[in-house]
Amino acid sequence: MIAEVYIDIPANPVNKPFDYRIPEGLEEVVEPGMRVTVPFGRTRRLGFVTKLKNESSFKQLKTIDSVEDHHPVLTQELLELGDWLARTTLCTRVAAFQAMLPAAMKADYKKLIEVEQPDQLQASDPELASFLSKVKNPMWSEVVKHHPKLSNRMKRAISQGLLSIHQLVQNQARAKKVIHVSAAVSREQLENACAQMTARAIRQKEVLQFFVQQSDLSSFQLPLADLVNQGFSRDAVNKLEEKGLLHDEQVDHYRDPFLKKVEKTYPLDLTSEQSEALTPILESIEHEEHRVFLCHGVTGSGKTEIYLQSIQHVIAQSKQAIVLVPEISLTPQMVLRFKGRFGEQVAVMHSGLSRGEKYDEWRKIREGKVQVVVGARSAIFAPFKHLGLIIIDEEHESSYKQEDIPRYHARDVAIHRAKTHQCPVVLGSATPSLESFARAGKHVYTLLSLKKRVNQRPLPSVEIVDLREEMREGNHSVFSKILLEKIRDRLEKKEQTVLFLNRRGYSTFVMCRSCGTVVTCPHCDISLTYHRAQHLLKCHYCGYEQKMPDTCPTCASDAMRFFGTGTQKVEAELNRLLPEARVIRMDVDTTRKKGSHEHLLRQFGEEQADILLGTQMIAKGLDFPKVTLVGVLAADSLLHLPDFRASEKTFQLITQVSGRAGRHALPGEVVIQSYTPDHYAVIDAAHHDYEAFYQQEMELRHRAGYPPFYYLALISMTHPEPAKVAEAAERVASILNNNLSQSSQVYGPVVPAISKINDRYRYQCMVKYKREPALLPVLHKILQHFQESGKNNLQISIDLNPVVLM
DNA sequence: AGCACGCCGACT
DNA sequence: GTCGGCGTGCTC
Repeated sequence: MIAEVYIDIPANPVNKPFDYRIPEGLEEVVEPGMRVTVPFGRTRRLGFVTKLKNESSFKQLKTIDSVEDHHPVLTQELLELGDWLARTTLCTRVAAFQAMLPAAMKADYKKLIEVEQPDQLQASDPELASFLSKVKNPMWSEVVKHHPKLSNRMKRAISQGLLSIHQLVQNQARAKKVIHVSAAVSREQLENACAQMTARAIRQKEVLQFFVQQSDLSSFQLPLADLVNQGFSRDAVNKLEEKGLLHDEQVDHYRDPFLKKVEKTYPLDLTSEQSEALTPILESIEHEEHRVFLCHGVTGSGKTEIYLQSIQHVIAQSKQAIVLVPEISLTPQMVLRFKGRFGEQVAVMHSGLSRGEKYDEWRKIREGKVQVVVGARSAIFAPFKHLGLIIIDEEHESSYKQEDIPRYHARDVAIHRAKTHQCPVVLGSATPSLESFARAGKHVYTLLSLKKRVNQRPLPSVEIVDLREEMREGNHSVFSKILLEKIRDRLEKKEQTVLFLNRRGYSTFVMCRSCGTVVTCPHCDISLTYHRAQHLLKCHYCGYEQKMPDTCPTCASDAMRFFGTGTQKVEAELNRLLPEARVIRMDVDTTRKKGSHEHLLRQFGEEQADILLGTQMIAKGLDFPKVTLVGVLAADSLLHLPDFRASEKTFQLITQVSGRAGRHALPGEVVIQSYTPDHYAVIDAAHHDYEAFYQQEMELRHRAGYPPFYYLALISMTHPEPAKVAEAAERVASILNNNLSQSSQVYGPVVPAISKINDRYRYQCMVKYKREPALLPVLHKILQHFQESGKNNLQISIDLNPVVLM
């Protein structure tokens, strides 16, 4: 038997199957979707078995060393999905596989140094010999790290046969085992044994008495570690096991990141709007029919309850459901809603979990221990075997697009998987992406509308403040008079305020006031960002940092000033203007520690603060009854980014943030501060008018030839020498022009807004197309052509349907 | 991705 | 003459 194996190297030259002989004894074991260790060149690598066959066109086959898995880690469906992913995002097969598996499944490669000829090594290189004899298991990387000069001497010793290298391929995925102790015999027998113990065996008696006291003795078991923690003697337990009175057992342990008790919730009564939306979803589940629903519901319209009841239906059919939620709204509250309804049947997947925790959640899914997974983007690859439903909440969120390889969009993967499983997809949003809403308009998706909030609360009243006018009147503060007044009012009424500051597009850079010099990164074409805590200037692209200069590097004046507004600055301003207000600041700095996110929100929920000031992360999901005022400090900070989706993002953001106010008994108010108060994105958001925004934005996209009217493909290349990239970019543009149909347009090559990152110069080409069968083959050829030959350091990357155009 | 082969320049 | 730089090509 022969296995086709993809070697665990995400690079083009090895992106093809390699044939290996399956050794006798493993013939019945190896299956497609398993990981194996194979000799590759002169190294050993992990590989993915994709196919079994009887013959190979290669004469001299090597043999599989070992099999890493008891069961395939990739189901047949996921293997095919990997193939599709590689094709449609132009990535390698293993890059696709790795994206579908928890990080713990990645192999750890180590090289162990073994001394073959100690005497001869002693003679030829005594220093090396004595060094190696001092270390227990000398690893190549460790030795080279601490003594770089030894590297060449070891290579020489290897070529002389004095040393050899053992390639270790370590599987990081290890299920944590825990020893559980239980009674091996009946209660009476334990009592008898206890009575017969010698007077000296006090510790053993203690343990026996503990077990005898347990009411449910026959099913009672607990971890050995817990026993020891309660003060029982480990030796005594061991003795009792030897005597056959107690029994121990290795139990798979799932690290549960959610140990807290969860209160069970039950299905709520639905409003008529909700039932109308739910019915077609249930029908689709019932009939095992693939459909895509776009659930357009205003904030607070009860979309989650629809999700929950749909899932309930899926579980009742013994099928499984995937729920995708953007990373930033995957908060404990959010997860609790699902755990509350479905309890133990829910697995959670997000970046806050440790490697091991993620692996455990993944195992629960694969082993059928859970029926629901709630997770961020990558949870779309959950290895369920009978998918009954996929839900994507906040469908418009750009975080569903992975920015690095494989550059997939979770929405596309969801629809592809749902087709294979013949099940529905529900896309939910208060502000659907134009792409999805347009598809609903064309009846490709089924539109479900929820126009009312469940508790009949009106949407908050929204006021737009013109910051230019404030400026003219001499108010240079970040707070307009009206907003400040309203905050004061809430302080008096003991109500709460949420202030939202979007930092993107407003990063704090440093500029010289007398000559206008902006301090930029020497490696990247971008201004450095000021970090107050360390008084440093840092580059957000390459990590370069330098001391904050005292004087201007160009004109030597001492008028270096910070520009831009950060949350820290706003907090300082709040403290100055409203010293009595208690403020909680939530941004990357204050939420870095695990659990601090949750902690700050709980503090705010318990009304230990009057004002919650934060960035993106507070735009979603917050639901506090006492919040009656929401302030958007700079609504147009996104509007001027060089991005055709800038208006859409602005509209979405204002709408989401406004939704945080007045969700309960007290009515809500929203103040939007803007320098462009007459922009339709700002006005339509203030009026809660999605349709108006949609119409206007669609017209613009149509005129400019952007999605959803055209698809985009972005080809970016980088090289240390500007002339080399320029040349390559020209070649790429002409290949595209010569091979694509007339209906497609090729733009560029152009230098992007950030022209250099990490000492590499950048160029881009863009393709706009409606239907272009030649696109994938041509792009494939371009990739092949420019990286096959290792083309002197040119890097080329392709992003189909890019979300970020920088 | 590694790793070796191979072909050039600067040293004992 | 040898050591060592990194361009090129292969790995079932």
